[in-house]
Amino acid sequence: MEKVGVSEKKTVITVLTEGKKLANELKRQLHPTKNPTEACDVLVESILSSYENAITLLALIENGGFEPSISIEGSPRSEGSDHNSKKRKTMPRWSEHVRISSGAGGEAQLDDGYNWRKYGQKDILGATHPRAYYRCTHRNTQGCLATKQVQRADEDPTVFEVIYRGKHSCRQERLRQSKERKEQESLACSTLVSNGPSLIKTEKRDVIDSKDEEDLPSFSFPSTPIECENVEPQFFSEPNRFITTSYSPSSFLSSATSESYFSPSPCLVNDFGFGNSLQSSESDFGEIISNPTPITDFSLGDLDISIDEVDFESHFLDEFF
DNA sequence: AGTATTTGACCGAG
DNA sequence: CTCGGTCAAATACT
Repeated sequence: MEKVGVSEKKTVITVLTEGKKLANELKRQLHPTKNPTEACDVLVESILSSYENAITLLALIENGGFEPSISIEGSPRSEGSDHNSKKRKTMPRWSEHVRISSGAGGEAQLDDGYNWRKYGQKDILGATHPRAYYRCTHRNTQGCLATKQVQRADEDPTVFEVIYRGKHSCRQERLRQSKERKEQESLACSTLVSNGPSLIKTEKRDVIDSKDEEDLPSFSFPSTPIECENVEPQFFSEPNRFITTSYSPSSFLSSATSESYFSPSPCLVNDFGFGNSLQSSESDFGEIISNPTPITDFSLGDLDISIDEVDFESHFLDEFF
């Protein structure tokens, strides 16, 4: 395992960024005019995700920041924490407000389709309810860096604010995404429209932190929340959702000086609902349980794609770590 | 047995 | 110093 020169890594970042730009262009060409085939859509998303993962990892290395928790035994705390804080700053963040009405069964269903593992909880100053910290279950096995924070709103106990950080790069979740995407399209008509579901998601999406130069060329950072209109079509297949997007570029403008990396495209990790693992850590909504809606099985043509990505990832990791 | 959660300690940022 | 985020040992769960 040789060391990779700094300039080489920069070159790789540049190349990958360019490739990502092209893939985005392809995406734009495909979707507005006609309905591209599902496979094409998924393919493009996968390409973009691959680029983002690679760029993110390289950028973290470039900053001296990536600590692969994969198969690491006794990494000293003093080092790890430092890296993690650096990493945190560069991660895209966005939040959602999720409203739950404990319905007929007194049981609210919360599930965003991802496997989260709780790793901490803190009392937050000025907030009546503690904040819970979750990371992706596949962090150690697949190096997935996605995390989220969940905190109950002070006033309205039925509203939770969920702050997401980082995109899921784990294979399992990507499969789940494409599955759910299809599922939603069918379920949106049947379930959501007619019947009052036990889970009312008044969902708001704020991109707190992001860097997005090339994905949306005509897009300049607005200072006020805007409708998410030029991003992803599948957002609009969910009629009961209220989604707002806002960018606050300040944090990365100060920190990410040279390389461009990580365009968030938060829609890729579309449909974060709510934490499935939110179970009575602290009494409040103890009955909030994961209950992933059973899904009719679609045969997935994108399976191979995701697997390829995993191969790519492991090779990548082998190469650099 | 393995896996997930709890919870106080630890650490960096401000 | 305080505060927010994370770690990790102990504990609970399956």
